[in-house]
Amino acid sequence: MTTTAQAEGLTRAQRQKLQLRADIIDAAFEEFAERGYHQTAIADIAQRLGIGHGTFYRHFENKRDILEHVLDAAIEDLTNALRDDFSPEKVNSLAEYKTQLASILKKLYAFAQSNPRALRLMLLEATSIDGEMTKRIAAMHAEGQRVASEYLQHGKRKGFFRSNLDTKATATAVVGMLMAGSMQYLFQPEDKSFQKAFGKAVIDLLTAGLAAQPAA
Amino acid sequence: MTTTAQAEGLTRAQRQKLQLRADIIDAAFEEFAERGYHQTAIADIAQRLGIGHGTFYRHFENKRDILEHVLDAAIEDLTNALRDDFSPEKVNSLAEYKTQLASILKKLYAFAQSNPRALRLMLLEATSIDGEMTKRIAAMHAEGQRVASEYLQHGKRKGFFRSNLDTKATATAVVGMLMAGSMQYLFQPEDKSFQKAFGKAVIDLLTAGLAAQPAA
Amino acid sequence: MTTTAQAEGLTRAQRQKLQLRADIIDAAFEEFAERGYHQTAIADIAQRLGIGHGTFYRHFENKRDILEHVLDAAIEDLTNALRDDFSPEKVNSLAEYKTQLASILKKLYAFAQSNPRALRLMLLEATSIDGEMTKRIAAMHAEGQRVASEYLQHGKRKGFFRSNLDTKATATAVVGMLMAGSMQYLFQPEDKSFQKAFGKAVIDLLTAGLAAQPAA
Amino acid sequence: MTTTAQAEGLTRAQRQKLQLRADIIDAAFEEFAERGYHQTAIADIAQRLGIGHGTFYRHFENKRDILEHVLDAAIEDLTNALRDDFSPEKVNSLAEYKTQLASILKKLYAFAQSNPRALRLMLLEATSIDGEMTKRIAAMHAEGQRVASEYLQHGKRKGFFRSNLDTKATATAVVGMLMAGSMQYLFQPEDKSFQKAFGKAVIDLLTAGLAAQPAA
DNA sequence: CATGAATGAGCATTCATTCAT
DNA sequence: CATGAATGAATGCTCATTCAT
Repeated sequence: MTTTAQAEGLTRAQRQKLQLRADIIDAAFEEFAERGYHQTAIADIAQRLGIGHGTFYRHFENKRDILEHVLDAAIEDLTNALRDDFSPEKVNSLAEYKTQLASILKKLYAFAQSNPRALRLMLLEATSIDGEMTKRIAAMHAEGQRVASEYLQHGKRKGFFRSNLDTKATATAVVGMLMAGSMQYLFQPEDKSFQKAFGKAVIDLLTAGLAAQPAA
Repeated sequence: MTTTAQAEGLTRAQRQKLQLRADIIDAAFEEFAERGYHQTAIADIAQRLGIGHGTFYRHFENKRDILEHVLDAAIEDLTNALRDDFSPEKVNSLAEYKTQLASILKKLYAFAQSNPRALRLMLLEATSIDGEMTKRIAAMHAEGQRVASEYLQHGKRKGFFRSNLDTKATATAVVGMLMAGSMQYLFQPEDKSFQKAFGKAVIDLLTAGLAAQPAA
Repeated sequence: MTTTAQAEGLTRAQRQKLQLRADIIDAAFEEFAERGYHQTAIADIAQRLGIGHGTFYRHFENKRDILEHVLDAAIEDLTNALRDDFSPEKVNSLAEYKTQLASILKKLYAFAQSNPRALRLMLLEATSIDGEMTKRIAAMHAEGQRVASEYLQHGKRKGFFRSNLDTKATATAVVGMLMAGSMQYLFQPEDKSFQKAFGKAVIDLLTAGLAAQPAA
Repeated sequence: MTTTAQAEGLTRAQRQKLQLRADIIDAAFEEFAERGYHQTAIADIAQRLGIGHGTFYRHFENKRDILEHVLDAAIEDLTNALRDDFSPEKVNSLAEYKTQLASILKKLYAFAQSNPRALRLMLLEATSIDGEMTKRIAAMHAEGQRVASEYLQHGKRKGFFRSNLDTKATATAVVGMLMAGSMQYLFQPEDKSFQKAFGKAVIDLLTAGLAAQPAA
């Protein structure tokens, strides 16, 4: 998590406060991911940090509030991890798309490795808190689909993707593949060979499945 | 749900008992899907049936226990809904695969329409109960992947799928697509046009993406 | 308190339930009067009865709820204690009014002696819970004033009270006297001679203060 | 409130400190009267003044302590508002008593109008803090009764009040009337016509009720 | 000396589970 | 065998008070 406070013209006290806030988010993140939201008591979070549990409430409204912040942080981390690569317009051929896709998969894989808890939170935990939270997850999916569809639209426009491609629906399918791969990582984090194979399989499936028909 | 008791050589009392048991599962299923597992009290389930909540404990060990049974029932329903179509060995060409895939998608869609709660339970709710439950979900995914990979292996053997196909990894991707579509259905159940488009997109993506290279 | 359950065509369980409910009201009443509402924890009430504190919540919504019931019971008790004597229309002369007043004072005194806690609750405790509760107390005062004013109106009509009597305003003053006497009882319950003197003083003050001018 | 510090030969710092102390009392007074003692947090008081809530503890021992001071100030204000008129020995006839009484009622009314919060604190709020505080309220009542009884004793001695007057008991009744009127003001501050009528009713009741028997 | 961050005792409330009827 | 009354562990949250800065 990149919740470390950016010290900028702040008093020491302010910096400490921000740091503690960030620490609480981190601790909550760990607890939520490890034990699950409902199984985690505020006291658990506080204890992990060695602070009084009243202190928690100086920084966050309530238990639900911090989940929001934890999830925000997780989503932000994921976004940051992938952002650099989101440049559909730079892709000019199927081969370039393949490279781009490989890069994204690599970044996602790196993120999963360094941040499996964020994945767990987003894929498994956050879906069952309440309607509002489920909507956030839906929005996250939607955002992923939006990005994916931009690639697809671009490729279609450029002509290296099928002209009959339904970009929106296909984007959903693409995001689903990535979700499935991420889940698989969570379920079997040790199976490196699968992880490698999965990346390749996705690339193959997409390049073949999206490609414009050979001139034939 | 197909939890109706199969009455066979049972006393009336035994049949009644089985029926009540099935009713409890149904009621729990409704409540869990509507309000979520953690938000549902045993008393809610009992009240929905008009029975005393002590009665619940004559049929199920505890709250966790019934979730298990509810999920089992849901998975069984899903399996039943799709089972007829699982016959990879009957597929002999890409065209037949396409037909088969369309049929599966149709069945899955019908299931989603008639049983969105089961979907919700499996995709959103059950992932955040505890480790054991998460394993069950993982196993469910695994089973889906196994079935999918059988199709892929068969097609590869028969030669109408790519020879370089990684059947296991690709199966994961395929199941991911279906998951994504199902989730999308939960998030936007009214968007019929998307649902139709999604089915088509998956079929197109897979037939193109899996097909053996044209002789060319 | 007269909260004992009236057993009538009830199952034993129902009677027990009503009895426990009444017991909880009594216990809460004792605690509230002794320690004050805010200083009383639900656990105190439960402990006094030797029941689990969860049991409390099977009978009352929340802490506020029982205060309501406790106060209702107290007001009902007071009303019952005084009701017999409320018959303004039977009073036909100043002498009869004097007798009637003496009777009311005696009943009030008896109530204070047998039920000082109810007095404490109404006069001291309930005024500082919240606006809604204060309104109830105001309504109680209003009711007392209404009754008092009926006597005054009747006496005025009959001609044994001053014709220039402002019945409403005077009723407020009369109720104030009784309040003051009741409070004094709470503050100095042992001072019997004062209590006696107070009754006499009120009677003297009112008979002289309300009487129609002697023909003179 | 007249809690403004009397600056006399004090350093600026000392004066400031006294001023802050007085401000805290005022703020606490407002909060206690508006929200009630138990519903008021120290932080509320501090926030109202724009000071840190730690600062509060440099001026007062604890929450209970300031209530004491707030109440003292309120009682002092009430005393000041009425003091000028407390001169029983100057009253030499029933007519003069009537005038005097009218004056006191007017002053009390003015106090109620300018300081309803003080009334609320004394009549409604302070009675339910704890035994010690209730004693203070009792003492306040006693003081009012003492003053009232002085008038009564004086009038009795002078001969314009009944010779059989129980001055102590009657004083309690008199104070009760004033309490009732004050409460009524709190409950219905807008009903000016009642307020006027109430004053008149009290005067009529007392002059008639206390007067020595006409020469008859 | 003012501040406000930290603290933890304290309390209301919920609910899974037990068991006497 | 169904029932629902009783239970108390568990937990979110508040706020008076302390004390390092």
